[in-house]
Amino acid sequence: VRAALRAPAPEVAPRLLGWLLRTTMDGTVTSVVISEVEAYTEADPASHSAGGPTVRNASMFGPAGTLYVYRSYGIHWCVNVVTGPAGEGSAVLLRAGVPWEGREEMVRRRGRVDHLTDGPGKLTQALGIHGSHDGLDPFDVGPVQLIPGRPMPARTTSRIGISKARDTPWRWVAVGSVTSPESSWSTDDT
DNA sequence: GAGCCGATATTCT
DNA sequence: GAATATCGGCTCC
Repeated sequence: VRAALRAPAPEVAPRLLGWLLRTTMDGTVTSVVISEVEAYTEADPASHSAGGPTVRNASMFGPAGTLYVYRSYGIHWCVNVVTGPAGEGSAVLLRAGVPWEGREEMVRRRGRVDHLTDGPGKLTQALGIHGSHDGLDPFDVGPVQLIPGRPMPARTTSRIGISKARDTPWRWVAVGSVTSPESSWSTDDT
């Protein structure tokens, strides 16, 4: 499984669509089927790793699979899955998912019943992911787990929310409609 | 639906 | 001091 993440970020990104991201907090399980991702590499001027390792992005240079969680706009948390060999700062940002397990808990954490996981900051809030999960291994026993799913059809788009390298088409959105992580589907977002 | 704006941690100038 | 891998509430179609 981990070997599938050792490839370059733009190659790994679409593979993550359809995978399950699951958290267990105080015995409460919540999960989403990943439906939107974005790739970032060290050579990419829009990437946090572009300027080399810093205190904040250190985990982005860890081994493939490592979780890189950072604070965005001082308010939200965003989660990435590190790709490539250790020492290389590339990762895939998990932008959105479809609520799977523990929907009620997500509603409680989000304080609303709609738009639960259709954005990177919303996704982490719904799943209870935050700074203390930075650097964790989601394939080891722990609060955050990454579970492979069935490959899903995706459409490629340019990235959003950034000002540099905007035209690089490194954003993937799952296409279809979800019934289970084992079937095929997709978009509850734009 | 689109567009504006404020909240605010971390990094860089 | 400015920019940022965002969100939610607001206005105005």
